[in-house]
Amino acid sequence: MADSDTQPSVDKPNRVRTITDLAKIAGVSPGTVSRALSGNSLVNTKTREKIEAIAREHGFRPNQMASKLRRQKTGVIGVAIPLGHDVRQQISDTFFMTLLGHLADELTERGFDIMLRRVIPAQDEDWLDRFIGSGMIDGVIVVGQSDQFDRIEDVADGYLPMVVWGNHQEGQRHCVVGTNNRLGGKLAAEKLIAAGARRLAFLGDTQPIEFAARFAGAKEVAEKMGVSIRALPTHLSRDQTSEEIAEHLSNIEGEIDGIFAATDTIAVTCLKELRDRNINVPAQLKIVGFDDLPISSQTVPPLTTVRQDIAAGAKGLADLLLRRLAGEDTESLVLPPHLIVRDSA
Amino acid sequence: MADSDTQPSVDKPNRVRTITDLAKIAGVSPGTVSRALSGNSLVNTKTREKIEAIAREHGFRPNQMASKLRRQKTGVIGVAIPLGHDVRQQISDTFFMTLLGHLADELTERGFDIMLRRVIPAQDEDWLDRFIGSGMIDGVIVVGQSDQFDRIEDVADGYLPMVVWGNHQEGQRHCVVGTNNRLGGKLAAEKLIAAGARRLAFLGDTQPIEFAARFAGAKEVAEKMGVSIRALPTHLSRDQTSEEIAEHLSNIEGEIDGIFAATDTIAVTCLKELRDRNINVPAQLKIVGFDDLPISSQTVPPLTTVRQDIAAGAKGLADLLLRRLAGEDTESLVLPPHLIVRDSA
DNA sequence: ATGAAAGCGCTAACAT
DNA sequence: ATGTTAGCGCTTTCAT
Repeated sequence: MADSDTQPSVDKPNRVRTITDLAKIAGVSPGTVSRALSGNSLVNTKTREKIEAIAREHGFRPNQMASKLRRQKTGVIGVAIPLGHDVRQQISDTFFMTLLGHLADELTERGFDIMLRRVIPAQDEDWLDRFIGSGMIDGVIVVGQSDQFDRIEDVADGYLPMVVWGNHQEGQRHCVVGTNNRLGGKLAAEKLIAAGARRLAFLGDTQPIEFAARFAGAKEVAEKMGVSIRALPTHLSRDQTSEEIAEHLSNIEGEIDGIFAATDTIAVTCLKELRDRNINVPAQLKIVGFDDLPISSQTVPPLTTVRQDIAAGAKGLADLLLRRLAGEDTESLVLPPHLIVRDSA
Repeated sequence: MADSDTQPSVDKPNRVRTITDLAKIAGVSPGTVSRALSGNSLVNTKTREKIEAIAREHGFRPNQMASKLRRQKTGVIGVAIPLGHDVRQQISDTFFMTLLGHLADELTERGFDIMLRRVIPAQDEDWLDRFIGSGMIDGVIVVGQSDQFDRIEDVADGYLPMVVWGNHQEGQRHCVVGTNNRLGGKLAAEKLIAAGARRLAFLGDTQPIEFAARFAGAKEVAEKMGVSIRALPTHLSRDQTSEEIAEHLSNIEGEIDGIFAATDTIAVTCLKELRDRNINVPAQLKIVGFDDLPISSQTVPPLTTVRQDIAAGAKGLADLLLRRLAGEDTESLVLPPHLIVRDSA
């Protein structure tokens, strides 16, 4: 008798999938539903409440894909982690993971979602263009320059909403957030020397520019102070590191009295190897790390290290990206490192 | 004279943004371009090459939003990390971050992107429905049940493509991947007892069901062997943990000779505190951890612990989710824990 | 305050 | 092998 479409409470209400379905039930137009649900414009309070009630009842959510397509905004920030040198390393590296965690906090707080993409540049030439051009993200944060400095530079000219975690080079074009690695390296070397070391070594890969800068800073101080310093290269995947460090230690037995480790992870492994050889830290050998990871205060002896403020870094990345999203061309942000003195030097 | 739209090589080629722009230039229809670019159907090789060339020349990428809207698939897996108990903890917790890293590897390899969402259930009642209903993801992996067991159960009935990392309960409805925590707890207690401990303590929060299960397993063994065991609760954020552990240690001085720590992170902190009090491990006090994080082999003494196979867990999560995406209703996957004997017990 | 209508850019029948 | 057409579900002028 009555119209069969307008019954509000059938046992199995036909699923409300679209804003149009809902509009039909509410007896209004799709436009009104859209407005009501986005809370945006001036919809009659009664109408809005009615629409909201129906939406709740049916568990309806507007399709984001359609919305984003129409509005040409995604509300998603891409986070790319390029694994340049060593495929196995960075994604499970504590430092990057911690940074990512903080980044997730910051961006979530600002209402953005995160699209995580692990990239292996060697296997995928134009990972960055593809990510940016995918139409799925409003902006991108690149975590770690790896060996992709040039590629990032290329993109930076034509694409504003990108911020990179990494090292700052004089005159670079992309916006970067990172610790002053060179200064950090200086701090480390100064501390080692002040503690009495005279024959230094830098333990770690010197290829990545962050690490290169740390080494350069240490070297500058060492040379100024008339102290020797050499590089003892390691790779980054954990399994190898132990052996490599062991080998280095055998080779330099007695020739070295101070080690500046490129990262705390390396320092911790080194500490373990030294212990196994009964070399006393800091009496026989002093050691300074970099990062100040949570473990570093728990080692034996507790590690003297150069602290990177990861939380501040994440906040900086998020802040700058949002400003760039708004059209501003921001400067890079270089954070000061802090020497944390514990017992290893 | 000639049509002014068809010039192939003007100096500043008007930006090719859509498949239709490209079609116009190539002198074909949008449909053909779509087919050519998706490499899918049988397009004339010449035509395809021409289209690909133009696309490359103009740096054109099809808009993903539009494509996904049309195809009703996103190629994105949502990864939700509920922070139930302690807002500051889990996202920077090494264990979860490592799992996330492996998950990123697995899903990327299978051609999916990851949408990361950090959720604080206390502040957002229906986080899970919202995530699923957002239309932005094809399926969801929930990393950690936290205190959201019931909410997850509710959703599981109506939503197939969901897999959860966590503990398996008899008769639960959602598909879970995780370590057999109870068995892990047994292993730990057995080891402590075999090493000579007779007065045990479980160090850690017993609220989260994973931890509760570990404790229950240990308790079962202890009772069977006529050995005492008590719980020493801690919270999860790192700053507090140290103090809490210190307090516990003061209180139980001499009353305890074996500690089963809920996680390696707790165990490492405990080891440090014990060292500060000159309590010898394992002579005076034995300790067993849980997880087998990378640090655990580097502590002094190296930590005896119950290993969770994180990589296998990540693979399991990805595998099961893909099968569910294909419509299959999969069983849960319970992974066996492994006792790793080092020097702390 | 609401409705009508025109797309956002792409894909997949259905034709040819 | 390619063109034509009709949407995917939403938002936003432009009317009223």
